[in-house]
Amino acid sequence: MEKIIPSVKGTRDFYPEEMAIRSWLYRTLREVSESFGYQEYDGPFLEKIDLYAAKSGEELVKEQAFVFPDRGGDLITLRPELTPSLARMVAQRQRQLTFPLRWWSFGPFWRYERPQKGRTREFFQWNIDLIGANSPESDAELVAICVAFFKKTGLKPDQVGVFVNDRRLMDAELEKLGISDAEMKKRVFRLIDRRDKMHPEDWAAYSIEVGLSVDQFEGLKTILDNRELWKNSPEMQRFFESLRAFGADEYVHYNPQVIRGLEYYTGTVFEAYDLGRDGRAILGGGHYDNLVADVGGEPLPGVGFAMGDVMIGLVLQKYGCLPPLGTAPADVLVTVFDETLLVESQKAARQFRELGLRTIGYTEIVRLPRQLKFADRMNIRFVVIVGPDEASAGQVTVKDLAKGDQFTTTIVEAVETIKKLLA
RNA sequence: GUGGCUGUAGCUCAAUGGCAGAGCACCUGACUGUGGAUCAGGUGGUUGUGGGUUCGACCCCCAUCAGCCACCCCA
Repeated sequence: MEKIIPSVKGTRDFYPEEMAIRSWLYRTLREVSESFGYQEYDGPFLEKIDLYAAKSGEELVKEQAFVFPDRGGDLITLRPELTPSLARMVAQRQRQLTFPLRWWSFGPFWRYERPQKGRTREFFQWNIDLIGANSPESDAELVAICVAFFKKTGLKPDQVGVFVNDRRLMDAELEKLGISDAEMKKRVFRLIDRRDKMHPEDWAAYSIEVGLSVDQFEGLKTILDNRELWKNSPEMQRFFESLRAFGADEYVHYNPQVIRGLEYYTGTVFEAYDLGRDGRAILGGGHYDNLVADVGGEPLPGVGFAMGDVMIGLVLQKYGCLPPLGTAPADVLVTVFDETLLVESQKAARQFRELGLRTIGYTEIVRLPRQLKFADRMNIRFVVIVGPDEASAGQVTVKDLAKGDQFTTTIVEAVETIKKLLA
């Protein structure tokens, strides 16, 4: 056997089983997105590197993007995220579009990272944004969409949760501690982000490194341990009230430690987690003040989030929320009795198809047991046999592999019976 | 980018440095107009790749590639 050329590191082959899951996920995301009136869009998979130079984290482009020169010498990037493309698309038609804009997308992205559990180099991502909106209720809508997705897939509030915070609130609270310098705030946000990942002593040491006084450090801990902090924020109060109206509050929790790395978030920020012991982040998003800031154009606030297909796939599998696998490609298999009846079988298969049943006609002349075994393996429930007796009588024999019984009748009647049995 | 674990039949895995095996799957038959079950027989391997040590390497050493895991980062 020839040596098989291996696939590119961090990519996945989608065999029919996996493809069925991917399609199911796409369908589900579409249903959820469209139920809130969002429109599907997409950008190019290839972009010039300049698009990401200004925006995004520096690391995302420099360390994590697939970049290569095209034949003309331009540096081309396999898109590592969608937001910059979205910003351009919106900016280009800022005067023509009707705001607020509700857009969603599901497509492939690439990041040159070391593959591990829940992370590949080629992955799909659900992006959904509400652009040109600036209220806590808009923010709540996005969280509600996320919750609607959880509900639709059967994930329960004790399995997954959305944790919410507000950067404006945190800004105000840090001000109270005498932390007002912008650079300092950035470092403190980073410190907050690291809390759960470090030992308490190391984290305390890190706080000194960041430049916090002992009093400020104690104050910060008090803030981070206060699950009622949101009550200090009129926006958060409206947000949670709205969430109740959306019927999504069961899944949503306030958590002052949610900050998020991306710098462009300016208000509400949220992250969804698997609540299990080894739980990891499923999706993240938040409110931004100006989507098109770096592209020019009018200030345009909005809110959105992104969810990768790999992590959510693992979570859905873990909680048994994936659709059943091994679904049959056809309802009927029309077998070939022998060479002389091959054409009869093909004609029969065509009639089954025309009468609305998904039908495979066997195209090889092999022994009957083998064809039955094929049907069994493929999970095809009904096997049609056109033998000499049937052919001369203008009938077919239909065997129901699920029940084990069989009957002989005309094709029209057979189709009716099969449809009843499938219903 | 850093560290750890693992690579043996299509799959899941065995094999003190001394003949490379099992289960499942596959093929054939028992069963010439009927799948699953059972029984009998059979096919299947450059032990990831390249070096080294040794009389002898799946086993020990080095390198490399891949997968997994943890960091890092994030979705």
